[in-house]
Amino acid sequence: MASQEPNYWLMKSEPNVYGINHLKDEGETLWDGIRNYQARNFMRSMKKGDIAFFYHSNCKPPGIVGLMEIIEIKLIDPTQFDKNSKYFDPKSNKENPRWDCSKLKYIKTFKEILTLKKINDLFKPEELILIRKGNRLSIMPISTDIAKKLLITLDNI
DNA sequence: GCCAACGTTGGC
DNA sequence: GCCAACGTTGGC
Repeated sequence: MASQEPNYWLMKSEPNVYGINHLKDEGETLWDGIRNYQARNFMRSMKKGDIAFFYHSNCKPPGIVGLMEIIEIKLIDPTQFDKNSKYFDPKSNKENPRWDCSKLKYIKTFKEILTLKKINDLFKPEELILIRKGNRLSIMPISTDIAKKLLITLDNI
């Protein structure tokens, strides 16, 4: 049976909180702490083998820095039950957990960051619906066409 | 610090 | 179900 084509995702994180180098050191990580239903639902719709672009946000410069692979999905987010966590959710319960997350594996760090500025230069405004000012979703799907264009660009810098 | 573009909450 | 008020994200 032929292997299924992966879907592509963009996942944002602040590098001073959890950056590509943290993931590189750990090898894999739980993408926990997501408290937005839309973002959570995107994580639920991932499948093993999907590819995610690691985007550094809230830093200088913001942009895509690396690649990850989704290796597990629908894992219970432990931080929702941790009273010491900033992501603790008193409304969640262990019988019916509200928040789950994916497990990501490090693939690579690109030689250079593909900055938001360059991304904005590469795509037409209507293509940028997923990477644009004001879209604050930290996890977003990326169409195969845009993903391939990003990959070609990233491999040539 | 500003502010645009969202999402969430709660009164009605 | 509407919508005003409020909170958050994140680039600049």
